[in-house]
Amino acid sequence: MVTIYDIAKHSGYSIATVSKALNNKHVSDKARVKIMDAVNELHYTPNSSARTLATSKSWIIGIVFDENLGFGLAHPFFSQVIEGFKKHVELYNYDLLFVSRHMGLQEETYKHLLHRGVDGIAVIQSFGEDELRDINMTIPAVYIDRPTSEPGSVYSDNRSGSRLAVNHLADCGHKKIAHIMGDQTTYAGIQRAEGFKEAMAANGLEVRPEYLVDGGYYSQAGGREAMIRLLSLEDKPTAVYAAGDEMAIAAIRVIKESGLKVPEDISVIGFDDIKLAQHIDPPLTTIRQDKEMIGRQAAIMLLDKISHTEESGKDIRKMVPVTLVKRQSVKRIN
Amino acid sequence: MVTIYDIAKHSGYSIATVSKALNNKHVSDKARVKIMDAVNELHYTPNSSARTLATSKSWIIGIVFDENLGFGLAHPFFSQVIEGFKKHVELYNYDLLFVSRHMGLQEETYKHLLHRGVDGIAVIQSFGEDELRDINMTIPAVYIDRPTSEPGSVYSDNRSGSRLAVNHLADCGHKKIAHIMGDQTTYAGIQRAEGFKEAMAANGLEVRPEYLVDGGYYSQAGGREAMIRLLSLEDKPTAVYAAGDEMAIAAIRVIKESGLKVPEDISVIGFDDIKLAQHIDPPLTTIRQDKEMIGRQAAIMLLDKISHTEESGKDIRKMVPVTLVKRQSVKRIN
DNA sequence: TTAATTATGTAAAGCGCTTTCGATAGGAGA
DNA sequence: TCTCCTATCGAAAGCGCTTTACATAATTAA
Repeated sequence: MVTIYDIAKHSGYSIATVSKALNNKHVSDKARVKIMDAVNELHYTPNSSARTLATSKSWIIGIVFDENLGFGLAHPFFSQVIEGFKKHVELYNYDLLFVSRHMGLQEETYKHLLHRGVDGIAVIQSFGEDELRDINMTIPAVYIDRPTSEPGSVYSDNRSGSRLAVNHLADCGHKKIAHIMGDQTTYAGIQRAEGFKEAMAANGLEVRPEYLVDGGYYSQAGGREAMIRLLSLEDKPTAVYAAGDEMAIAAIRVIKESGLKVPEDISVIGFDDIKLAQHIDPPLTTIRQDKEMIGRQAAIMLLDKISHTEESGKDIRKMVPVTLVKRQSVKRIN
Repeated sequence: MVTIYDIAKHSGYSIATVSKALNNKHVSDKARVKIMDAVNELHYTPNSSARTLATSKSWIIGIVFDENLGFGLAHPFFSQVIEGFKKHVELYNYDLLFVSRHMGLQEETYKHLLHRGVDGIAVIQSFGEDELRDINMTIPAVYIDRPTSEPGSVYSDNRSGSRLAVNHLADCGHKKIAHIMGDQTTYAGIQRAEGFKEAMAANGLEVRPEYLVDGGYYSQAGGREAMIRLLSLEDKPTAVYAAGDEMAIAAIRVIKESGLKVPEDISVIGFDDIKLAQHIDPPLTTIRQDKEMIGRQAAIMLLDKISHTEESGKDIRKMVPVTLVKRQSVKRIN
């Protein structure tokens, strides 16, 4: 391995000067040129461990997400968020570290991140407690997809999303609207359900308890269960708003299997706008989350925290807007 | 930050002994207990930079993929491969580093990885030259989705995949079979096209030049173009085998738009088995790549290279099998 | 010409850890 | 009792880099 000493020797300057030249501190032009020549000639690359050790700055951001629930790298929503996040932070020369989880305990994960000396942490995990918090966290962090007790979180405007969905359904003449809720320990699930109730009230619509069913963790399996329950009702809804696209898709399938049609018999609207949404039959009307934007905002917020380490903006919670995308799973009725 | 010195002071032993205790070298039981007590009490976490500096072992594996073509974190195929890869390496306590690309040059990327001192590199990039190779690469690496001039690559058995596809089509009575090729600078694209020709020959079928169209980089846009070209032909094919699901999906859409039906008028078969495949109408018959397995095999191979640094098995190329999954986009004709 | 600045470069300490090699103490063997 | 091992621990060097504090050379001002 070629080190800064080699460069020093080769260029005739001391390692101190070499270091300065490499870090754009002031050295004479002559020195800079000679040093850079040596660098190129010897193919020198500084060692980041040594640098990190000396500066306590790693230029690494740790990513934590909960893989127990399948919210991993391959998750359609989170992977896009991360992508947006990455695109932004790499502009500032940060690399991303995905740490291994060793099953479970947040504390372990946090310790590991501490061990790695990351400059910041992005947590993508929509449910559960602020466990990292309790561990006396000192590393700047940002939470994605749910607010936290401490500043630094970005998430979609879930309530507005529900309002958009319900209003659209109401505009189309629907009165008997059901809601397949996302898991009620997740922030998004709670907010979407609350928003649903509010919007129903605002439209002068009744929310019947039997129309409020839990679809669990946004999976197709959960959506399936929920929709079956809904279809077993004597007085079926004419429209269902599912708190996630996967659930909506499963719901549509169940409806079709039962011999009914979407949207002729029952309208369905989802949440997320995953890629799949536009490809199913009928194309799914849904509330789009701006994943790219969520990632970017999270990145901006985290970088800000990292640089203004002293308690910058107090209570930063960034809500990113959602939009209604109309496709063909909702129909006007009279 | 609490360091090994704090533990030494607190436990009454020297840092050397503390280090040994921490690394499971032999120390007396008494010392071990006292030291561990101190570790727990002070919430000590070793600093990985310091450790890496001293041992030149980082426990980090760098991931490189080409984001220019959209093969990023959110890519349905690669993200699953990485997930499989990650699941395996984390068993051995490696973390994954996604480095920022700074646009283009492989050399930059490699230098950056060198700078980071990663223990190994996984390259996910199916086209272009073995650029990393030329840079006098010394870090163990494994290539995913294409073979390389040096040992260490894992990829699907693309030729067999084509054979599976063509045989299935032929078995169903199709004779006029077209192939929407993947980009012919990618290994997979080339192999699938070759396999197609071979299998056609093996079935005594003619491969007409006008039935061989390039779909580009596996995108829907490319598939769309290609299919339009095919439909403009006087004598249309009765079946088309697309080298990627996205292209197949686009093809189906084009066919439907033209007023024809899938599979009644034209059968379509894809390659990959992305999640979308089962949700479109009709559900897509396709060749499934075992992404999880590809990732795992790559991980196994890389870890092996890392430990047996001395040129272990010479020419390791692992081909993972593909399977035909029959759904409803292919129909028997007479 | 001389004193006062300023520009430029370097020695040395320190970041937190591992590891070699030697020191010491206690126990075994004779 | 004395010598020789063994077991256990620690001093110190070193990993590659940054940074402070200072020395020296080059300029400028007077």
